[in-house]
Amino acid sequence: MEPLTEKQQKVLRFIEGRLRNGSPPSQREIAKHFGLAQNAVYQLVGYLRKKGYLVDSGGHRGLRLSKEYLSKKGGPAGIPVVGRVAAGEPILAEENIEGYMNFEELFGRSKDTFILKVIGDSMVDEGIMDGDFVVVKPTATIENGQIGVALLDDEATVKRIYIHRGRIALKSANKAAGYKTRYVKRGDKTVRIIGKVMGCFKLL
Amino acid sequence: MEPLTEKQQKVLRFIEGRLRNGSPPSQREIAKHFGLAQNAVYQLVGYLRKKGYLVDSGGHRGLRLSKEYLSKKGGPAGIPVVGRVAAGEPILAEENIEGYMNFEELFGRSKDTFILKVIGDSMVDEGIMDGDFVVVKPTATIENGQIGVALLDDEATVKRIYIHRGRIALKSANKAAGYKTRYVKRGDKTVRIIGKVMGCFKLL
DNA sequence: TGACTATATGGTCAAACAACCATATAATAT
DNA sequence: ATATTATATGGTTGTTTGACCATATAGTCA
Repeated sequence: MEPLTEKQQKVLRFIEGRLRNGSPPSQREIAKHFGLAQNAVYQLVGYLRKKGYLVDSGGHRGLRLSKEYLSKKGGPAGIPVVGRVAAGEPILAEENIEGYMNFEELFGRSKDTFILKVIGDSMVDEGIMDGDFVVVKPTATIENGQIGVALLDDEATVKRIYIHRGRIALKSANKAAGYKTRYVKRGDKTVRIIGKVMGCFKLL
Repeated sequence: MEPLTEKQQKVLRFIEGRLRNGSPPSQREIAKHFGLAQNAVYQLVGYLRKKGYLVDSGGHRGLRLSKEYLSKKGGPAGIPVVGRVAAGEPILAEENIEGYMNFEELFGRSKDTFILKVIGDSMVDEGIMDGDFVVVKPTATIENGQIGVALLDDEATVKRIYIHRGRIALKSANKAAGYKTRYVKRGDKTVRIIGKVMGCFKLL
């Protein structure tokens, strides 16, 4: 991405702040904040768009950060990821921070993403335990062997999903109970793949 | 808080969705979405304001969720948590949504919260596996037996932390390798408790 | 010298916008 | 019966807004 001038950075930072706090500012609001004419802002915003930092959604107050820029900086609400922690330094010193993580982007959040509480230990070998939460993204297709959520007899279950000889196979991962595989006919109305599991989290 | 009518709920949910996706909708956008006149929305929004769900920031596109409502539902960027999934209905139908989860609030995020990548299987029995990420909140104190991060010989380790007879004990949770407990003198300079682990997540 | 980038002002304009008015209907509560 | 609440339409108004035009200056690069 093309580098920004100091002025452009300032304006971008202002817009980011406002986006975090609710909604994007109008050009006139930006102008007022920096003591500029509305048009100066129009130009600056033009550069930010041209350089790929901002996206224009069209209408009034349509300023958004571009996906490129968001992924570059780890999203608007990124939490710092710490690599090696050196003894003397403060933990969040710049040297320790490897990057920023943003849950929304991490889990590939889209409008229809949802969270499901896991019941049972069928995926314990994958580190998904009873009481954990899985982040599910509804999809039409699923890759063979991916962990997904399937609706089986009206009950949502988290399973590894395989397509084997035209049949959908749901596989648990639990050594203790044995790796159970349940085959269900494709098109069978009692099974329906809902989506794939993007991630899992637990609260301690 | 005063309960909402069905219509009011629908409008509120629409506004919430838009707020999540960037910026609040205009009254006309809401009206168009529901096939109403702008004025009908003006009235509905008036009720939502009167009942304390929305706050009016003034100008154009000034709709915001009130603090009351936000704290009630768990934050602005909540992902819907789905309980039982009924067969026929769309997954995100109102009936299925039990609530909303917000990572930032879930993990008790503060300014100094950070993420640490877990190396090794020492906490595998707790469902924290190699490659997972833990969300760490720096704290001065830690409750006995809580999972925390300690700096041991300049290496950050995720362990259950016990205070036993004036000594800090770090305990792994891994049946296969046995539950190792390492005792370190309190005040020993080679150990330093950094904070407690608020949660753990993995990407699949 | 000339082209281009970046920053800046002042002015204009059409569209979008929230607010408000008058009016209507149906349900509920007093 | 009457008042209130909730929902709805159509129309008006004054403001906000993004876009655009003309113009200017200062710096960089060919």
